[in-house]
Amino acid sequence: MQRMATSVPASSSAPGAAAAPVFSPLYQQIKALLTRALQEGEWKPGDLIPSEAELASRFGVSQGTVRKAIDELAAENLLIRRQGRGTFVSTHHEAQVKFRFLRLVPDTESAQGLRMERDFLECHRVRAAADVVRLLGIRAADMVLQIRRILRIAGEPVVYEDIYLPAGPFRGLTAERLERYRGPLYAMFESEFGTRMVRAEEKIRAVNATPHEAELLRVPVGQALLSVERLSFSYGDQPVELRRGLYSTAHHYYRNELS
Amino acid sequence: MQRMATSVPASSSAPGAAAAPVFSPLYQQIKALLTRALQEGEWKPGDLIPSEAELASRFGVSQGTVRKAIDELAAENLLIRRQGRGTFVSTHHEAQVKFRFLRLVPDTESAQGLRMERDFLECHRVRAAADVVRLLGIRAADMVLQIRRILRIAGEPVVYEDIYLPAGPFRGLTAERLERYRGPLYAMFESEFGTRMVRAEEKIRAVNATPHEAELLRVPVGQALLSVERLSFSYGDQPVELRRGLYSTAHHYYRNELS
DNA sequence: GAGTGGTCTAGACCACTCC
DNA sequence: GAGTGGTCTAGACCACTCA
Repeated sequence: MQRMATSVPASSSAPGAAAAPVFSPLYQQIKALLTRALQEGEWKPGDLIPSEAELASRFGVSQGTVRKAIDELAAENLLIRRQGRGTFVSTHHEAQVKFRFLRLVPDTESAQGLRMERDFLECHRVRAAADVVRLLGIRAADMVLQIRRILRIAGEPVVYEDIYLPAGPFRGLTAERLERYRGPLYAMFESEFGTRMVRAEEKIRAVNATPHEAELLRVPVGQALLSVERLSFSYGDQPVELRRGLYSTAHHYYRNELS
Repeated sequence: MQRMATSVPASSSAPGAAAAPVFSPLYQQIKALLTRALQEGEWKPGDLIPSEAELASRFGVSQGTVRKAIDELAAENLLIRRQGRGTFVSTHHEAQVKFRFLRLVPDTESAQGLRMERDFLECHRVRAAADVVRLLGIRAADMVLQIRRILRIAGEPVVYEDIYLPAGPFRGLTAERLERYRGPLYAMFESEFGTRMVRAEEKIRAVNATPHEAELLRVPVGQALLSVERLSFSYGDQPVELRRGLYSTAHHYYRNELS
């Protein structure tokens, strides 16, 4: 494997513009190859990937170079290293990382044994609205699946979500299948539709509950609720899901770490 | 430098319990030494630290080992590497990372040139309430500085904050000094009180504005607001600041990345 | 005991910054 | 050109898992 150019040298006539990188390090090329293999399903979520030594000989580089590529993919939660066992493709099915994207935490530690129940209210095929089209990067005339559901924790409704998925990749997803499936939605998307959510961006606001929302979450009209708009991405930064959630923060809070 | 034990071997009589690590890698020991040097002020924020080669010979390890230690400190934003120049102690004074902990983003890109103005309403020395004592890890009878302020963006009040600091380390902090200082509070804490905020935890809820809060933020009574409780830590995971903020999310949102 | 990832080393060369 | 961090290599040994 040879070091290679990733882009032409930056024009030197644009003062102040950042110079484009001309060379990409070997380990970045390996990382890109591994990412593509993941994207194309060569290794499925939960699978053991080849050992570092084997990948090194396959790509014709040293083990250290493969190692650095895998290090970055592991830091991005695409792979998981397990000493003595090997490196695995990350999955939403593991107990530790279930609900990895849900940052709600109960106020009382006693409520940690979270029984989460789900009520699916709707699952329709609809024409995508303009903002959904824009955020999901689909065509204006495309159809999307719209799912509405409520999450209850210890019997109390805590989250109301409005979920949009491109109809194509999720063909065959019905209310009945949603009801039947046990486990997180992202685990289902992964094993039944081959779409793995890798990262997400959230925009959070505070909003007053409308009468309809108040009824669903069993709070007074006007009650302040967290509005969480989440755009989730699959491999290669492709947006795949838009989720608009309302969180009742009477007995839970949204936890975030800054560094 | 020798590899050394960090704890006794785990009792083998507790099945299911995670085995305590017996050895700590060399690079972790180096990392701890570097962290201590930062904590004790051997290198101040903004300073250039010794080169990898020099640190390697000082500690009697290879450059690669020092490198790995610095890599982790850089990932935690304690150090900043600059190719060709050296490795620097991270600071809140740099243009890029100003307001690193404030996740509010304006809805309209046109408002990016954010003129942020601050009104300091109060700065008192008070006896710490029970919850402040617990969160800051101070003694029950200790005094704290309580600062109240409002942040205005483009003239509009957007954030109301209630800040608690241990009185000891921040002796001499007055309303007048707050007014006079240009730049982020954390930059001031760093250069004038030798306390650098390294990471923080936030608990986010939605609350309805009280009449007093509504007046301060110029919103209707009952308006939904983001309540952001932030606990900030200095080197060595020491809690140093408690901040209770109310964010008006009419024209801004709280941005978060999940991975 | 075989195989895996984790650590550590020593040395070479490259890219970048500054004088 | 000197000095810095960044990449890449090859090899040794360690810690862990599993059969």
